Amino acid sequence: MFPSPLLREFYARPTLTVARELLGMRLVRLLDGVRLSGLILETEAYIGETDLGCHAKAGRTHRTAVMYGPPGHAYVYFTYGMHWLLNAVTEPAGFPAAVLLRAIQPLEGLERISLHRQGRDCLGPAKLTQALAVDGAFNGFDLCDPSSGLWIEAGQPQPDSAVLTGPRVGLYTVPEPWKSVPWRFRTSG
DNA sequence: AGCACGATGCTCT
DNA sequence: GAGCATCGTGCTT
Repeated sequence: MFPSPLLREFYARPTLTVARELLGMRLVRLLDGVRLSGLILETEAYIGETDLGCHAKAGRTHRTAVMYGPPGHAYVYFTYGMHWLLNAVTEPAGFPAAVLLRAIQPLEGLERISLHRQGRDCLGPAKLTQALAVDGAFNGFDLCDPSSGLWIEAGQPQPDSAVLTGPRVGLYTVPEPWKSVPWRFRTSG
């Protein structure tokens, strides 16, 4: 089996579409030649400089530069002094947007994942990166190039009946309407 | 089941 | 110096 990452055209679309369609896809991390993977269960969309919940609200900075680049790349950032969060850059180059990957159901490399997580779940954006050993070294990596060691493949497409939407999580001081727009997607099963 | 809290360090003003 | 796109523990209902 050769890796077959989703194509760049998949990511080069409106961020809400990508966030919705990433549900049920398979996130793969090649670690020491071993596949660790999980089904994507939850995502959030962050869309442009006008979205005051998006890091790009500050414009183009060292931190946000990757979001301004071509779609299909990883935007990985550090937060709360200890956690790495993984995003997939979306929309055509020049427009800063990304989809935050918030939860997976482990599928391959279960023993290794369980070791990384000390037997706990992978339902949370920082839990997911810890499970797959993804950190800042992956920032800017191309998810469409399997030699990066990190990519997303086709998985189990989710029907609309299995998809829930709601407000994004953790944006305590973000003003409305950005705080409450229903840009969080998750599978109900 | 649901809060409250502390850990811990980078980013931008 | 303030503010984080969080997590795990520990305590209360």
